[in-house]
Amino acid sequence: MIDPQLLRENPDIVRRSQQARRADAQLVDAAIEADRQRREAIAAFESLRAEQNAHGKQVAAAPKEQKAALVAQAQQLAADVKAAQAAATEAEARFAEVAGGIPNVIIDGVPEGGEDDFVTLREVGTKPTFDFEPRDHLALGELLDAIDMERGVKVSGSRFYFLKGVGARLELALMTYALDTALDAGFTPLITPTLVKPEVMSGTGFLGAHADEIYYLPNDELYLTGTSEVALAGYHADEIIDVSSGPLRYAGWSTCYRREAGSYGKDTRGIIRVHQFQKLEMFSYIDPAEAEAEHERLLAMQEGMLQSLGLAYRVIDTAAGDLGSSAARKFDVEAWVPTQGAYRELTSTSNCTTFQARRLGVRFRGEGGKTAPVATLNGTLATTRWLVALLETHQRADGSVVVPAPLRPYLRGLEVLEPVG
RNA sequence: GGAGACGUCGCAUAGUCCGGUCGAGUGCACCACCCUGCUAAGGUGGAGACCCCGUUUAGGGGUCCGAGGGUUCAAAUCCCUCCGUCUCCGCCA
Repeated sequence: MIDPQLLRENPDIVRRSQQARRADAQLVDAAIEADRQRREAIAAFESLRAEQNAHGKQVAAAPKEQKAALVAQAQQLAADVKAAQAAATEAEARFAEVAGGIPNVIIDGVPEGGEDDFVTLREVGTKPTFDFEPRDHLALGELLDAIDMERGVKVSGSRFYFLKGVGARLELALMTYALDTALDAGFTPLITPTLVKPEVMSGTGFLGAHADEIYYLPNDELYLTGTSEVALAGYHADEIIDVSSGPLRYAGWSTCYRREAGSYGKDTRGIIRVHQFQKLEMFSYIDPAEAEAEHERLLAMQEGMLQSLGLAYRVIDTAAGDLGSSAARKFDVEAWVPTQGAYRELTSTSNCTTFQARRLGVRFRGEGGKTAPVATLNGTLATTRWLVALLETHQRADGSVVVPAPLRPYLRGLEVLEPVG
C-alpha cells in the first residue's frame, strides 16, 4: 500500500513512478478521487455518530417519564447513522481497492522500462575457460550421481528432481555455509512455515499480477510460499517493533514452491527452473531512513558469497517495469553459466521501503514516539540454483568437480566430487 | 474427532449474570517530577492503537474489549457465525 499522504500531497511523484513502470498513471487520479470520497463519507458518519452519542447520554440521564419520548426521537437518527456508517465502510473499501492497485513508488535512479531495460552496474570475476568441452550441470549431476531428474519426474512430474548423494550433501553444505555467513553478520536464523494465510500472502504483495505463480490449497485456504520472504514479512505483522538499537535481521531457511505457470519450454533441462527448491533468505526490518544503506549491505553480502565460491557474476539494477509490486528497487546478482554462455540470476535483493510494512501493519516508534511504518528489505543468500553455477564453473575434464574451499568443512573435508561408476 | 473452560487498552486481571453511571477499574512494567544517601522504597502526575477535521500547531471528533454479523435509542455486557488458546478424553505420527 502506498502512502496515502504522498498520494494526496505529491501525486506527481506517484505518476512518474507509474510511467517509469509502464503502468497506468490514471490510477493515481482515481485513487485521489476515491480518497476524497472516503474522507467525505467518514466525516459525514462521524458527525452523525457524535450527535447520537450525545443523545444517548441524555436518554440515560433523563427521568423515566421523559425517556419514551427521547427514545422515539432517536430512532430516525439511529437509521441515519447506520446508513452513513455503511457508506463510509464502502468508501474505505473502494479506496483500498483502487490504491492497492498502485505498486510501490520507485526510488530515484531506477532505470525506466521493462525487463530488458536493466542497467549493468558491474561485472566481477573471471569467466571460466576450458580446454575441453564443458558439460552442463545436469550432465555433471548425472555423472556424479548427484541429480536424478528422471525419477523426480516419475514421482512428481516435470520440473521435479531428486538431489542424491553428493548432490544432496552439496545443497546442504551451501545452505549451511550461507546460514553461517548470515549468523556472522548478526542475522537471527528462522526456519519458517511454508504454508501461509491469504492475508499474509496478499500483505507481502504476491497476490497481484503473478498470483498464478503460486500454489494454493483451497480446502485449507492456505498458500504455499515461493520464498520465505512471505513468512519473514508476516512475522512481525501488526506489531510495533523496536529498531532504535538497529534493524531486526532474519535469515529464513525454507523450501520454496513455484508453479512456473507460463514458462513452458523455458529452462526445461536440469534444475534451473523447478517447482521446488531450497533457499536461504535475508530479511531486514529497519528505519526507512537507513533502507538504502541496508540494501547496499545485503547486496555486498550476496556478492561476498559468490566471490568466496569462485563464481563470476554481474550485478544489475532491475528496470522499474520488472519490479514486483512491493519493490522500490531491486538488484540481481547473476552468475556466469558457462554452457549457456549467459548470466543467470542467482540472487535478488529488493528494497520494499514502507510499502510492504504499511500493508502488514509493521511499525516502529520514530521521533517523538510517533508510530510509522518500518522499511523492509529482502535478499537471497543461497538457493538450489547455485548448484548449476558451482558444478559448471568448477568442473574438470574428467567430469569431476572441485569443491570451493569454504564449502569443504561442510562436506567433511571433501575437496573433489568424483564421477560415480 | 468428542467434551468443557476461556479470549478485555505491553503483561496480569476486574467488569459480562441484571445493557446506559465503562469516556473500561486495579496491579506490574514504562515516562516525568518530588522526596530520600545507597543494589531500594514512597509520593504526585502522565502515558494505548487506528482514522477524520485542523497549516505537519493548539485543539476537536470518531473507532477499537479475538473477528464478523444481529437485536436496541444505546452493547465489553444479550443473540448468531467464525477464529484462536487451554484442559480432559479418543485416535495417530
